[in-house]
Amino acid sequence: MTNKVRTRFAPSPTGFMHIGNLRTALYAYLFAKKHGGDFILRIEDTDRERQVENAVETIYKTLHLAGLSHDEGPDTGGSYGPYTQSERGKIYAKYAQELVEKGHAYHCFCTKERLESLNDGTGNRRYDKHCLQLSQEERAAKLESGIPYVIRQNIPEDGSTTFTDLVFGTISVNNEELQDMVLIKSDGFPTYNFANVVDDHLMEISHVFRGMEYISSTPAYNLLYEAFGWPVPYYVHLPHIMRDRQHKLSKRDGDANFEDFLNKGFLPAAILNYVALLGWNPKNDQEKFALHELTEAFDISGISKSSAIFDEVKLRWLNSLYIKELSTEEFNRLAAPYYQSINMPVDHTLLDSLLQPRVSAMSDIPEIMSFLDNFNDYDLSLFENKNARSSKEIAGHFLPLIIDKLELAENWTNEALFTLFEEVTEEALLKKKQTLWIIRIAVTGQASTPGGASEICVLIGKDESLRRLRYTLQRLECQQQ
RNA sequence: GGCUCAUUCGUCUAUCGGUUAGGACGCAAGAUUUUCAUUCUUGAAAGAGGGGUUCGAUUCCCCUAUGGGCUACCA
Repeated sequence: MTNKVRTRFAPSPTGFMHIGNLRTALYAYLFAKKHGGDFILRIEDTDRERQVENAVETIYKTLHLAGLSHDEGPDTGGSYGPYTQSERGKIYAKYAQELVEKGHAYHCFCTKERLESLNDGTGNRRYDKHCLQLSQEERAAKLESGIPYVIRQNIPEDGSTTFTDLVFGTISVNNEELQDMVLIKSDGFPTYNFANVVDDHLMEISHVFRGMEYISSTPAYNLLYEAFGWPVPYYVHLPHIMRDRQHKLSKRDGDANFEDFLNKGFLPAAILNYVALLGWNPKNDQEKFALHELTEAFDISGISKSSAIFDEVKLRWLNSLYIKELSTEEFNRLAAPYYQSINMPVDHTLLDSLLQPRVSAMSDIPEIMSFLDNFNDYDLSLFENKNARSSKEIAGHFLPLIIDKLELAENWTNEALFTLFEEVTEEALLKKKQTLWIIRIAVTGQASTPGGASEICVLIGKDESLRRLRYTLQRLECQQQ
């Protein structure tokens, strides 16, 4: 036994990667790396009915994208394998047998019907240790006749069990509250409850990071460790990530999986950064953390006890910070798929430079750029803007002037256009604030745009700019009559 | 129902008995600005309720309320 820090991420391959699981993996990873330890991936696939095709690949992919590389695992190997529980059947059988021999577990032949009849009416269904009373002969006979059975943990009826959690502190429960839980199912596979304890011990896991839903069964695990005479690992139970005060983030809402957020145009590093801060604080005001900085700063004492509500608005803020840091090549690569929804031919390099400082999630791009393809029916009341001191009337007077000048413009660059706008503004005895607002609305029909008036004109080109200005003028005149 | 965990601005959180209860996102107002956006400044915004302990409680204890989790041959 070494004193080395070893943590593990032990997901069951049941589909996509839940954001809460990702955070659990993150913390386990950070803690291991911070202390020069190992981070292990173990696949908990003992529930054959819940297996999902390709789920293991999704786990690999997610971990890879998130940058949480594991030191040992089914794909990378290691000296504590196999790392997939379905391949460890013999190991569990052996240890279950050991427990039976020591009297800490026993065979149970009870039928589903009998188990259900144990319901006491209040929702409780406590196993009554019925099969523990079986004599040696009775048990042998049943085993012989091939009656299906499970192996149950034999939990003492008296006393209490106490464990210490590094986040929640000392937790103690009376043993009478505990059930004789199933260790080996009738299909021969171990339950999570059992496999987990055996594997964590055999793989020499020093710190167990997991969701706090396991707090209530942890005393039973401790009893298992005791029965084997094994040292108990440190427990680090994590509060949940919630959608709102009373609901956990759920798959149904399409916002619970890492992949969902990727699809919404969030960057892996931003998601990881955000999620790290949900339930953990670095004891200072830093909010933006690269993975290596998280590793440096991570400490269990910063983990909070209460669950946190996921706030996509704040994620967007963080994400925009990460987007700004992207190289132009990288930004273009990520934005390109969204450009496909744009029909008007525009220069993508220019688009990149306009969008990168403004976008907070890549998937916003189609919406932000919608004025390119949808222009005709915009609301003319946009010209009525108090802040810009603009009105439809002023627009109606100004537009003809700017159209005349622009028709003669030869140099269609941002700089040239801007000086031209300034000149016309002066001639018209107006303020730039007013005219730039008017021009921008007249060519986009959108209150907020990815760029100022001159930049948008450059983007859509001279012909289209003039077409739109004339069209807007026409609409304004129509309305006035 | 039983057991168990939690509870500071709308949200994430700081505070480890004495603070004008701090920061961030968001929001509002104002300023700057080559226009949108950015940036800057300012503002509104919190200790679930009730008892104790204490010279003094957001902080410690108890009760209540609210919420979460567990109560499976799921993890």
